[in-house]
Amino acid sequence: MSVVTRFAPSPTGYIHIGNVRSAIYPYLIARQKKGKLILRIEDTDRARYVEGATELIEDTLKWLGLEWDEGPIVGGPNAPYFQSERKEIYLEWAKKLIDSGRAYADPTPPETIEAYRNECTKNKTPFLYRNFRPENPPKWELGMPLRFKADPKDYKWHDEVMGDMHAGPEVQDDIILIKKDGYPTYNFAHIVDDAEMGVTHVMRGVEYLSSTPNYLALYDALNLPWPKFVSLPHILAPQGNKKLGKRDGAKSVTEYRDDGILPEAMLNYLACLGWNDGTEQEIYTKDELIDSFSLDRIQTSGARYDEVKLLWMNGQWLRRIFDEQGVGALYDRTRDFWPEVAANFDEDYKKKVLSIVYDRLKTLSDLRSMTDYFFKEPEIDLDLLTKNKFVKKLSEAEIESLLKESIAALSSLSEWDADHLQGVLNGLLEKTGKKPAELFSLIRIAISFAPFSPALNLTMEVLGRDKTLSRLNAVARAI
RNA sequence: GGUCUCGUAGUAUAACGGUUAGUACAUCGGGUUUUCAUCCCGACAACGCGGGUUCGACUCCCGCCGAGAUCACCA
Repeated sequence: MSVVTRFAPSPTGYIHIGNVRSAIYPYLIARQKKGKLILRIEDTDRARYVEGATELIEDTLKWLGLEWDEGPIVGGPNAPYFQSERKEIYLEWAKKLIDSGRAYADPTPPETIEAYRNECTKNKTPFLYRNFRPENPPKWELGMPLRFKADPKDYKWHDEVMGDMHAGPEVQDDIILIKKDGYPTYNFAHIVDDAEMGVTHVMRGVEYLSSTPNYLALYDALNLPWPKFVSLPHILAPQGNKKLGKRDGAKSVTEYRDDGILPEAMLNYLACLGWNDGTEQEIYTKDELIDSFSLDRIQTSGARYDEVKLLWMNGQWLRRIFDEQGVGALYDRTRDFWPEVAANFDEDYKKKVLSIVYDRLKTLSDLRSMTDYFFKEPEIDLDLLTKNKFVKKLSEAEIESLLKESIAALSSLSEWDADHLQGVLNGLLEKTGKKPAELFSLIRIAISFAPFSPALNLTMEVLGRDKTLSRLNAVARAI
């Protein structure tokens, strides 16, 4: 039997790191088993519907490289993929239940139900609607809530992550199938859709674990086979033990994209949060994840989201792309991340800059703050010089003469490249008798006025003879 | 309150009855002719508690404690 998984978000806003994992795992398992991933939009709650949310979801999935085989945009044999467009289908299935006596119209006003519920909480007993089931419900018609008629019993089932499960009758109730507004509830719609679409693995957050017995009863009443259940533990917020949500400031996945996180790193980090293959590998490509992923190694407990590790992983990916695919490949990812002043510089120059700064980037957006001085004349800030822990050991006169000697030596250099520059630098060291820390700090600051920068010879090579010398001269004059 | 789930260093995890409890991030120290970073080396740091079972328990069983989920005409 071929595997069909699905990601079924409701369009109520952006996707954040707390909930993308329920897209990643279904994707991985679908690809590994050469099956299908369906994207289905669960938009039956009109009150919570957010305009544009579907597009946001699609963007997120595309950015992460999680292509879906059926769903919005791509279509498929089970269209439509928006639940709001499938009302007739749910009605048809609901009729079967009514005909077999397993569903009935609920005439109880919400206030009355609320009163029942309050009474139960007061008595510290669980509230079960079926205990208040009306004896002679009216004939159901659109505009009334339709309830399932539960036939509570013991259920045993297997969860691919949590293991063997069982539940007694006490958790099964007459759940609402169709709401007053004619839309189905999640509880009913997802079962119908999963069955119609041939979904084999129902993968979702653990919060659905406790309602599974109700679903089981529904599958049975509908004469449908049970799919495989896969409960995904929560991702926990950095503080506390609650699942990560928007309230905790969970950023949208696309926000990370805009902050310069690579999709490879994001996917890698998220996939490995709460899952591992038993080896000590940390960095996985998408293909490697597809190969080694397995449901039974998904963690059963929640995992805390750790942005620091994400950042580390992003750095690993940045370097990996540079090392394996070259500057060009990394440069292609950086287009939106250069400082504004870089706009007028050509690609070649920016590639050179990139190739000497890339190994100190944590995110692509670090480029903005780290590379200014390659594109505009730095403001001379003598404090930076005099307060530097090495340069401050030198007197003003020494600084002036060191600068002059450096200018003289560099001016006469014919081959302006990293190797020859290093040669000059070494000669200067010997001639002046200064420590590298003193001389190099001085020159470094004089040409960049940045808190840190790449190796001196590389910086000078990229900057070029003219800029290097004119900056040194400017500082010499300013002293 | 009922039901269910979970519990290894600060964090993410390995171990599937016998190891000095491994790895990664973080932290701290050191090295690579300046800085920042990379890279390399090193250090610190964990089996929630209590009972069993066993020659031997992180691993199996029970109890406790702690944390979480759920009990909507939300998904």
